[in-house]
Amino acid sequence: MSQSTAHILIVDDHRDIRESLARYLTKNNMRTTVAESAAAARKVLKNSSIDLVVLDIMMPGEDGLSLCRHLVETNQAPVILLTAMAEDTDRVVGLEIGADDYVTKPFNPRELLARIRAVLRRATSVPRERDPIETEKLAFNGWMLDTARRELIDPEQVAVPLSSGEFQLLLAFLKRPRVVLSREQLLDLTSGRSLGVFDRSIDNQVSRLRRKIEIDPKSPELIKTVWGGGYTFTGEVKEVTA
Amino acid sequence: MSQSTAHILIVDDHRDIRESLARYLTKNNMRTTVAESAAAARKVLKNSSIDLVVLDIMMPGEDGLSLCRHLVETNQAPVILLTAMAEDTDRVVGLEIGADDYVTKPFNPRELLARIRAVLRRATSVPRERDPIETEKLAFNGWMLDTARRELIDPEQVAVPLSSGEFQLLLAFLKRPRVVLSREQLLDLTSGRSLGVFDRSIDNQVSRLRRKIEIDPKSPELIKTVWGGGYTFTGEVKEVTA
DNA sequence: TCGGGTTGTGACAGTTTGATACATTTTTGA
DNA sequence: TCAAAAATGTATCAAACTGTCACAACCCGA
Repeated sequence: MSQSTAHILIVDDHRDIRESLARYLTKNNMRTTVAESAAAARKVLKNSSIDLVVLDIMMPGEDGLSLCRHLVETNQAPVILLTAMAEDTDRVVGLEIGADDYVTKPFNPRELLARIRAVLRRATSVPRERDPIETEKLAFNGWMLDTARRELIDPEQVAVPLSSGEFQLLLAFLKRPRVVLSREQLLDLTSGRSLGVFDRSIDNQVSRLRRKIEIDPKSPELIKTVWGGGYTFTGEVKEVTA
Repeated sequence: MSQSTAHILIVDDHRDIRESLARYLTKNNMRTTVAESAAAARKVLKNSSIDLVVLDIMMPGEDGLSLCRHLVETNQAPVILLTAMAEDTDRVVGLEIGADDYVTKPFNPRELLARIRAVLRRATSVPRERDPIETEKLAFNGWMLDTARRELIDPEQVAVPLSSGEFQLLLAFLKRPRVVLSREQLLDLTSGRSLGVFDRSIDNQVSRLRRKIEIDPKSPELIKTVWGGGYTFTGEVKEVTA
């Protein structure tokens, strides 16, 4: 069961709630990331793979409902709403917007955990529908990655075999070009794990990938190293819809 | 949205609840069937296609929980529990058993409706099957699988014999193309078993199926391996209705 | 009961991956 | 400026995972 490593994003503007909940979930064998605002949450969602979002509906700045709507529409991750309001109509709104569940504050952590597990079970028992916005093909510098076929075509139109790990890594880069991605983020995006203390696995995968896509792996043009920061994909990525 | 014609089964031993709820749901554009006991519910489930079950947890005779467990295990229909108990632990039990949601009595019909819609949205936005009823033929990359005849036709219009295991496996793939399916899921979808510790049966079936449908089984184009994850069908699947 | 086909198990070879080690590069600080 | 420290590149290796063969167990119809 991959629930044991599910990655939960907690979005709440109250520090104590964020942290105590994160602790509780971590103790129960889940990975957690916290965000104190909808804006911060969006950043996290972009750069890591989140399995479920626990979202406070009442927050300063961008409303939780708006973020919730966005998540549901793009089908990025299931959402459980936290709400202080106990009135029927208010509770209903969240569900009508499409949240997968809600819990009213103050909540019993055990109940929230049960609901998280219930939602995850539904989401993983049968694969989710593919994100309809997800692109099919990504072109860069003469190369083309066919995400549906999991195939890489070189500038001479020859298919280059990629291992699963290399494919995942390249995909993570192509979806976020010109952005510095830390090893932590890359590991999360490629395999959903979190970084170990002396973890060099990403360095290795980058090295292997460079060998396949760089003209001269010794002086890489596409995947640049950011010293102390991670890696950046500097190629020019275009989505090919046809 | 097929919600407008969703078929709801209401199981409750209180006549007034059954009927008033049925009236309310019917008014809101749903089909309803009622049952006054778990036994009656099983009969209904056997003889009609139910999209969702609203189930009173406390009933004389067979316990609602037992029926709920059965529904969840056989994946027949999502379940919303009705419960008179408001205590945390009791509420949690239902979810832990696998119900999709619960509502405590006395309930607000509008809230129940919202929850029904939410569960249905999930159940339909994550299609267990592309088209549960109608799909007759599935075409992919020149091939055609006739699901009614359980027959596979190759690009030269020659029938290729498939064993039932191979058929089930191919069908599972064709219904969920471009999604990574774990061995666990595939085993569940093909034979309903759960994965053993050193279970290589899916690998074998995949190997056998590849031998029949891949041009070069050594470098498969249709069924790709996802290392550490399972398999993905990468062909382009179309439903053929004619 | 027999016989053919199908399916799961175990075995073994081939891949893929992460850990380790060491060389190399970059940064830091004396 | 230069050496030490920190970070990265990558070869090598072992562990984990996968492909597939052989064979036995099972199923089902004759």
